[in-house]
Amino acid sequence: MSVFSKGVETVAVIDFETSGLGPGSGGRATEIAAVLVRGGQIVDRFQSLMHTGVWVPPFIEQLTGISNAMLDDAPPAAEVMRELAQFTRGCPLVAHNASFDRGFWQAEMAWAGCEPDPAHEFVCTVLLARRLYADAPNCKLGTLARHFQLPDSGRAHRALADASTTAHLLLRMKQDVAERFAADLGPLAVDHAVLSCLQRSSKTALKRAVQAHAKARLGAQALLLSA
DNA sequence: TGCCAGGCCCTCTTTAGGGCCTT
Repeated sequence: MSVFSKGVETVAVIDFETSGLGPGSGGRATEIAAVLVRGGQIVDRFQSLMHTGVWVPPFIEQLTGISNAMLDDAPPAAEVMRELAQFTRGCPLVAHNASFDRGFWQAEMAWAGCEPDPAHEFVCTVLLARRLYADAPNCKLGTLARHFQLPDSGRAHRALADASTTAHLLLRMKQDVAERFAADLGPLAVDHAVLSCLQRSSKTALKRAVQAHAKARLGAQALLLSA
């Protein structure tokens, strides 16, 4: 069986709640969630508050509903990140505004002493949404959820709810990409590599990017089958 | 609360400015 016919690609959609806008400015993670997506559906979930000792400003407490008191009883951040690394091992990652989550991911993993996983390549649903949905009012997660009437995943700005909403958005995007580029992709699945290709291409180069990707994938598949 | 940071994209321009998105 070739790698292209397995159809078992699992991606991990993650979301951090934090005390600030970046680890470089003193921000630390307060909660993390990851949902595993495979075969067009969510197949597993991980969520945990995490104790770092950071103080959460009132605005963030109000925004997320995560209080300093809640974090006092949370498990140590390093312990949570090690569990998360195991939970997501071998999976490409997806996040809404991935540069934000990637910064905290790398910082918290490093503080936990976890080795980087080469499979953890990020795809950003904001970049994809800007490519695919020019008619959307904006590309905020909540706006896109309402725009596409995605399933209600619970309180916004909690990690599991936002990760679940992002996962539903990802599934919607895969469906739309498959329909929009059916002639170029043919029987190839819309996998993480396709989305990575799309998010790096300019709006006007979308079709060329998909065609180039499909051509490369078909060439690699032919090589494998002939080996 | 509002826009503190950082990364990315778009536009206009070719180096820089402005906007979006995340907590």
